[in-house]
Amino acid sequence: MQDKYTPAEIERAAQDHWNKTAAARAIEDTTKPKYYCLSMFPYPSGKLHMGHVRNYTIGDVLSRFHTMLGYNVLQPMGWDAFGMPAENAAMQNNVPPAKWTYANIEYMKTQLKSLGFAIDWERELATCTPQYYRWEQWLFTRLYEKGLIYKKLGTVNWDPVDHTVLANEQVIDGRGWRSGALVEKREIPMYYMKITAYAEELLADLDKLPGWPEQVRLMQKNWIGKSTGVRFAFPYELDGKEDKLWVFTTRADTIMGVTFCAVAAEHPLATRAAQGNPALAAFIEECKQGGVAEADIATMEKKGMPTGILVQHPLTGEKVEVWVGNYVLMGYGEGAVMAVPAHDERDFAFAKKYDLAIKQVIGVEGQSFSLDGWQEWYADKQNGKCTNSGKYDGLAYEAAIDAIAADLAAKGLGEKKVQFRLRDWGISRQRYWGCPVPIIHCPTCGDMPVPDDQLPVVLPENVEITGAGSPLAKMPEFYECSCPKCGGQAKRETDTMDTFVESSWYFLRYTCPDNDQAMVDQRTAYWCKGGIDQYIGGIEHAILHLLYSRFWTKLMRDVGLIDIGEPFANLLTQGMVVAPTFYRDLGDGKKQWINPAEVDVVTDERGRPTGATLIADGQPVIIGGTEKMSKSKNNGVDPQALIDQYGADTARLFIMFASPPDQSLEWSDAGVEGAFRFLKRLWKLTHDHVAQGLVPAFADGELPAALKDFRRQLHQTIGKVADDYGRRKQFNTAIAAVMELLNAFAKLPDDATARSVKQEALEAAVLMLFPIVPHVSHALFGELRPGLDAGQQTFPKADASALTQDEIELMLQVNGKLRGSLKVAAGTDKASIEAAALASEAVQKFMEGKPAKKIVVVPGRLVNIVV
RNA sequence: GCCCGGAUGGUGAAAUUGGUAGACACAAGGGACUUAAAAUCCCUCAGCCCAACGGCUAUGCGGGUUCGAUUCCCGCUCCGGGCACCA
Repeated sequence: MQDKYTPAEIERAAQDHWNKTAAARAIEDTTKPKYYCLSMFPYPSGKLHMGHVRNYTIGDVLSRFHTMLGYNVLQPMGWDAFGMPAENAAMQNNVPPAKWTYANIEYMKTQLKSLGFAIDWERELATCTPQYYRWEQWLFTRLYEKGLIYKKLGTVNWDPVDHTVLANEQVIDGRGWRSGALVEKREIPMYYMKITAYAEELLADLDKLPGWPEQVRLMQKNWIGKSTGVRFAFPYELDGKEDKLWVFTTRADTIMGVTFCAVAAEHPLATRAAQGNPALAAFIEECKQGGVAEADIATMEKKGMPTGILVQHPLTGEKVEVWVGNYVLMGYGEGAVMAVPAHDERDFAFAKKYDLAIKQVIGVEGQSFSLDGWQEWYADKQNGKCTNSGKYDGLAYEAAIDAIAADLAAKGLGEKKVQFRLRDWGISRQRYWGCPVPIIHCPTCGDMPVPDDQLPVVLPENVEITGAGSPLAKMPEFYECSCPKCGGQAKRETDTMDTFVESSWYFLRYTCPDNDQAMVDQRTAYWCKGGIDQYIGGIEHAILHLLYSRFWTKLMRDVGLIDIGEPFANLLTQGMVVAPTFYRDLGDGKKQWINPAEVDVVTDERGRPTGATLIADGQPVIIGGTEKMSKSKNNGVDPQALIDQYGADTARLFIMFASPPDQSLEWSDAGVEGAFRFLKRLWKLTHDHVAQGLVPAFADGELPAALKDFRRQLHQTIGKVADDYGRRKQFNTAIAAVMELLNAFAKLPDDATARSVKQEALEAAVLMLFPIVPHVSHALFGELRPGLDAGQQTFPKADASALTQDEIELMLQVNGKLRGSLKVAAGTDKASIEAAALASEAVQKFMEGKPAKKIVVVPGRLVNIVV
């Protein structure tokens, strides 16, 4: 055995061995329990970043651990290959998106391979290949025929200078990121998936996911946002015609306090009122400025203008004025809201600003109402009662809503209604690098889904990207076609699909990537039975990706393709790897983001950053926030330098040791040295043992006290590591436990009995570490047990007989403060413990002669004496 | 703005069900080995007070429940994630 730890050499040898033996190949086998371990596939942005290393190391640890437990493990990998960055790169570097994407895939694949993950590469897929997206198009046509995909107007960010639709990310402070022009909202026809038809099931099934973090289930629940309220109407007469203004409220108990209504700028009443009212028309135009992102709309200044249109209060008949409000969204609910300034914060601010009436209709006894502030008294559903509300006075929340809803229903002006916050999923994108929407527009027959025998609609790959609209719309050879029904001249849809569509079902396709006859097959049923056993990915996907995947799984079930309703049985949401951001202002709100690796940070004596300079030119750069590593903020750290210098095992060990997986990790490479040192130490301990000759591992017999204690620690460690890997999924403490074990190991003597225990300990330690640092473990196990393959071993089992303990140490407290400790024989009864505790010197001293009022004995832990 | 998290030594963190706060590491300081350096090994290492024994304080801030709170409850502050076209 060589005496030096040489990671490059041993990692190459181990990977060669695994390749030769096809160790990671997953074959369906009904004689073993299956374990499908899935990590979120990467977007091929160019290089791996630390978040990838973290994600895939967690997946690999769980995969290898379950292999050692006897499971038939599938760990696949693929590429979320469609998306915007490829188009941006195309514009910047004049390279076609396909070429850029495939080159990135090739490079990142070599990086992944160098990390030694037990991935079955035979199942690799990329979503930008027709072999993949043809099935997505095929399912699209089925769903379209079922009415689960439909067309309606949707609002997008429009850049009036570049004449293109912008993603929310491309709108910065209300301006287009390239042109700098003020962005406008524009309504265009788009295809929508009817996710709201599944709202009830998506909500209810959250309770069937005990393997998901509570946090994620709660976020999804709130996102779906089921609420019961009242949909009702304000009747009005305009241009000689009677009509109704519909609104929805969860606060029907405050309906008597309505002093005005507000409608969206795009609402028909607003449009009508703007005729002959240039000021209002101008305001409506102003409302169209800015992006569509909810965060922007919710934080912007609330503005409004009266329409002059009066509607009738449905219960009192009083006239209520309709305003246009920039905070009311057309795409949400009815596009109109009632306003009760006395009991709603936003309505109150609006009423104060425009000097509108405020009418208190909820009161709490003993508290007075003031026009200086709004009162959330409804939250007090016990004591908040209707007041100034005529016949409803004195009614509490629920009774008031029931009475009011009944009266509205009697007048035919409203009813109770369940409403969801969840909106249908708009999947049309006016972009090139995506899966073409398989629709043909025929002037005679209308929108026709592309027939099966014409699928896939292949995305042409040699295009020029200009940034102004989709290249597909300028390619007659793409869009010119004939109607599948009447054969007449027709036009192919040039929009592509949201890339979330591809990522909503890729995990099913891993089971049968080679099937060119069907989307899924019986292998899908094998691997996905009961759901994917473990899914691992960033917490930032807690809502959108995970909700869409759940939705698609239900769609595919209802089309009869699969028989599961939930895709992921267990979910581990890893915390983000975050890093500081640095930038320079280029003016016009544009920023040049600079990678942390190119920056020198100056800190004060307390370690706080005071400034930063670009290494290349020595000039200052601005320190931004600490954010998730991303392409757009250029704050990703390339793990390659780490791998090159220390090897894959050190990189894997370090990132798993740095913090528990669900916690966010602020990147710093301080501490890498320590991980490397540990592996060197493990190597040396093994080398020194092997150099003295191998011995059979200790099996049973009597041991001196020191060795008995060590052996107890060994088997406690085995139990803890297995629990940390399997149940807790907390790898940093598993590593710490093995480190402690080896610290104790290093102090053991070298006699024959000790050496047999050392053999046992080293074999176990190396196997316990195998899931995290497989290369070095492979090499070391081969030395400890010549001819055996570490990857074929079962995980060590704790020996119960080694765990018994004769003496237990109890902590002694007086009034909850630690005052000493007490050693007692295992199994000592409570009374004896109490007596021994009271007799102890430390306790006597702090009782100061006062009698014990109470004695609390926590078995195996402590004694607390209250005086 | 709304929804979800987080905050513990100089640093990353541990404390699994309310029971020894700071395991395991990093950095730092001291020592051994060495001509020297690197590597390695050993020691110290939350703060304050004390010659020492020991004591007091301390888990973002302010309250509460409890014999006992990093852990549970209420109210804040700051930081991060998501907000439907970044993925």
